[in-house]
Amino acid sequence: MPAVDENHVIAERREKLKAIRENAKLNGGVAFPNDFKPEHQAVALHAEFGGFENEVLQPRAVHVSIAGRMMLKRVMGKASFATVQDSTGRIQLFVSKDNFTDENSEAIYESFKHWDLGDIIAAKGVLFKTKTGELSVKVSELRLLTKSLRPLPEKFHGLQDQEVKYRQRYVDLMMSEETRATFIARSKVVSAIRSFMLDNQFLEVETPMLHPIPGGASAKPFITHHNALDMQMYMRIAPELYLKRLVVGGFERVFEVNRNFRNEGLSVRHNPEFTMMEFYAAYTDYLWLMDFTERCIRAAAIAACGTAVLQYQGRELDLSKPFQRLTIVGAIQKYAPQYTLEQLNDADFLRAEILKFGTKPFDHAGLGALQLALFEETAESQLWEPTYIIDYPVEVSPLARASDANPEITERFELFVTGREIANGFSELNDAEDQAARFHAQVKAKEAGDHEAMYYDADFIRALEYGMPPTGGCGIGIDRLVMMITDSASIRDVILFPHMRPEA
RNA sequence: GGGAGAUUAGCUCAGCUGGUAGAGCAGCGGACUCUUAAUCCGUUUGUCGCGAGUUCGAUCCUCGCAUCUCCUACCA
Repeated sequence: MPAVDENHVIAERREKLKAIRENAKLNGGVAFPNDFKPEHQAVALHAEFGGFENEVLQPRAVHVSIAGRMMLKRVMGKASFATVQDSTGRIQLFVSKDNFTDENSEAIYESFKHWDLGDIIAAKGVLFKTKTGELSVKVSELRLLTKSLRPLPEKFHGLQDQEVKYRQRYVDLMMSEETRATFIARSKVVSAIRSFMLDNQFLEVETPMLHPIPGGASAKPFITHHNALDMQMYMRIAPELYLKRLVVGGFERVFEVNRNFRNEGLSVRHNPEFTMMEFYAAYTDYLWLMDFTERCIRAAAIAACGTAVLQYQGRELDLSKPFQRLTIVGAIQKYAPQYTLEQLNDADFLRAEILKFGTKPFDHAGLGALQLALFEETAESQLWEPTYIIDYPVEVSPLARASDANPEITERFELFVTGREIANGFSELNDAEDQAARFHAQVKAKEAGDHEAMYYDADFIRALEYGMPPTGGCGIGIDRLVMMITDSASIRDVILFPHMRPEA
């Protein structure tokens, strides 16, 4: 399908490409050559030679070959400067026909004058420094490798339209050093986490993305259909139940970094597909997990930023200090001290109070669930410094092990940073009969109208019946972690191709 | 789902109380051998998001629609 947004600038460039094709035909060449192999990159050259004075540099005759996108061009009659950008950064070319080795120097220079910003070009030459001290390449060979048909955004202001930045991320990446830095940081975060897990004897695994029964979380799934089996399938909402099957199988430490899909709303904190790192370690519990998760996140921040003391949206965020730990009730008392302990243990009071915030709790919600709801309304958004919230009620934690001391609460935590949930972990429920009973309760809740309640997963129960060692497991939301580490306000800024409505 | 705002040249943006639209960049032509968003001279480019309505006349006022952004809700 031809592009519908043709304009006179593109038309001009198509004419130039046509001439390039014809010229290539005459000379036995091709319009889109692929025989140039750059041997150097911009930033490495600056690092290695940027410190030399020209009097030292030029006599050394450092020959280099580079390639990249032409971002700026300044023609001054018989000599020109051009700025080329490769994957590492930018370097300036000094182009004069006097320096060309090819005998057609006049023709090459004339064609160069008509090349456009955005074209991919290649150059060979020697390094020198200009009068103003900028490291540059005195070009002896110059080639056009790829003609660009579409004009770049305005060279000074760059791409400003947020919609285009998301839809045409390739243009955003060309134009914005900041966007490139964000996704480089994301890559560093993911590889740091992977290294951290491998260093701690975890095995990286891949479990199904297509589930016959959605499980492992409370969320609405995407539904799809398998033609050959003529069956409904679900895009996974969490890998949890499969990872625990692996622990049953004897892989005592496993982790998976991959996508989850949830058929829910979009916001600056939610994308329909998002990345989780979920891990399980046999013979550990939620206390061990909190310590481990904390170290993992700190390592990721240091890998990406060089420090664990960050700035987020203009406010300091210190990941170097030990993360705080508060119970749900303790967090309410700290951040909403207007409530008395008596009120916080009064289900009727809580129910009325939560209604004031415009949220209607389920009729079957118990004291713990009501306390949690009030926590979410009053305290959650204030948890700027990393804080583990613990003592989640059993009724909202159908996969977590109950506390040995108090059967109403679980050995579970959620980690909040900058007012957002970043991680969720718990000592796993490994009592198959208890798990079966909890699934039955979920099925009942579903029948009672709770659409996000879980399904009964008979194979998972069968797996637990073989015996799963006592285990701790946790999931870390990678996108939100990267938001935090890269000082990004929206989840869309840390996802290369965020979900968008189709173009009109 | 609810609310607020945005949409003007390829890009970045102006456009007064309603009288059919401008600048800079990019493009095209020219000058220029150390520029840095190069500079200087000349010059091309518009379904003013889409569709109705009010009006002699709508980029501007009204209504509807589309997309995006932010807030809010469900949620991680």
